[in-house]
Amino acid sequence: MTHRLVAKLRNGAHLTSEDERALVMLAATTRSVPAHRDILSEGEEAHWLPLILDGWACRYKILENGKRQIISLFLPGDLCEPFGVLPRSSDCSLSAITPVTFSPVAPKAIAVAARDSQSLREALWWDLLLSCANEREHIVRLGRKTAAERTGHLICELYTRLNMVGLVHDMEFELPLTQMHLADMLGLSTVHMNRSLQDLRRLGLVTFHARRLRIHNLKDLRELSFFDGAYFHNNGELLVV
Amino acid sequence: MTHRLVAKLRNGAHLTSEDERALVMLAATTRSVPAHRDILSEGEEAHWLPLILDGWACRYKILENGKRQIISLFLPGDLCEPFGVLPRSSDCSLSAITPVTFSPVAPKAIAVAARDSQSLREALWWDLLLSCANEREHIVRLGRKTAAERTGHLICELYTRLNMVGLVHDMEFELPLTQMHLADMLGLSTVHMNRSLQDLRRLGLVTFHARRLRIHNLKDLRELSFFDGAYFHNNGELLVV
DNA sequence: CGGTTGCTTGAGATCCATCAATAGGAGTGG
DNA sequence: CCACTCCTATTGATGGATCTCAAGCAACCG
Repeated sequence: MTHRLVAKLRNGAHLTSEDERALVMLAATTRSVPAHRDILSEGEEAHWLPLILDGWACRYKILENGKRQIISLFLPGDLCEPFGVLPRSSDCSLSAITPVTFSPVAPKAIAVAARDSQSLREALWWDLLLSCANEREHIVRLGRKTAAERTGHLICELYTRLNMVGLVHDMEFELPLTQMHLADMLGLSTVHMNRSLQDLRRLGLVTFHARRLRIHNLKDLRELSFFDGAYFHNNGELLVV
Repeated sequence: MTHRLVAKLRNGAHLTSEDERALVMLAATTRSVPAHRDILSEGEEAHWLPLILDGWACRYKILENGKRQIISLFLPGDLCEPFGVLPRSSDCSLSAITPVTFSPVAPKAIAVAARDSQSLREALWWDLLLSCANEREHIVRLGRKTAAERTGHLICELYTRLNMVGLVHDMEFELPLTQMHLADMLGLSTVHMNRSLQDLRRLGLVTFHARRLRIHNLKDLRELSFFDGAYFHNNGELLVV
């Protein structure tokens, strides 16, 4: 249970037991923040990389007219920045959605670990590519999909990502987002977000209640939302349980 | 003139003359593709990283319903993939918009160069962060901006990026995109793309004719489109000529 | 309890897509 | 040099998707 990051990396890379020990060491110290609190604020200089151990976080940006766009979601096991990054001022904020436990990882430490092990280095690059691929899918979602398609596609993505770290059981998982979060992620108003979720429910595809989301028909959901899953590069195929 | 990549990296990092020589060496061999030809197709396995020397390219994805979304644009001096990447199957296509000259860079070679020079490594990471930041801005653009705002914001971004590599003169630059390219980039129909450009022209902000774009009022254009430019991390400020 | 937050619904307005038609240019072949 | 054909840009008209405004309701919490 402890190390979601290890579980995630196993989906796309081969880790030696030393690699896994090194990763566990990197996450030795932990911090906690309550829900709705920023972990890193825009313009702030960070001296460490956040590794999410528990809870959900997001990166977002607020426009001068007050509109908010969530750029990416971070789940347990996610590194919130590229692993090789130098400290710098961040161009957007990182915020806890639920109460979050994370490790502040020293960039030096991870750089040394990556230098000393080729397999670990490859695993970290694979993870970085996966984050980039997720953001690219997000672009396609926002640019060329309808509200219902966006919603279905995001649910498929979250299902796949949570599955990689063992957080899906019986096609059901914890989804601690309000409809406002979903709307700000998918570029919709909360009103229309609500109606899009109803559409998916009326089609018998998903139900979402009391912070839990259940997928009733993954195949149709994927077809409706043009979700491919190949971009996960996890040895070729989408993980299903 | 020859090495746009060097010019670009100088905006955010410090290169030694050895670093610059190493970069020039990496780009020793070149290839050319005509306009509208794929450089890398979806699913194909690449054994090298494309470095654009001349011309414009883009990464795009086509949905099953035929809609196309352009995910990112690549200008002279741009590396089209993260520099530390292992060969893998690409999840989207890379296509030449104009005739393109590029260097197929061996991942090994760039890894060795990055390992041997800290300053070069930092420069390459800075470049990677910049690409990621551009994609994040693209997400905000598509999710929370109107058609005219998107258009203005993209123009500001292209102005800044081209300026970094010396391709802007007198607030004017070559923009070899059709309105269909712009529409597929900005998630709009070609008809509405056309009207949005007219809006900007009517406001006296830009003119776009015969593949050349001229900015008449950068300040107002930036305000209209909420373009900040801080995400370029180029020593703090937007470069103006 | 009253206050807050999140969800839901209705009605009207707005932005943008789609359909359809025209016009200009660039290239091509006769 | 002309006729022809693409491709791109442009314009008008109409419809649809989504936003905004407004109100009501349920759950939670001090």
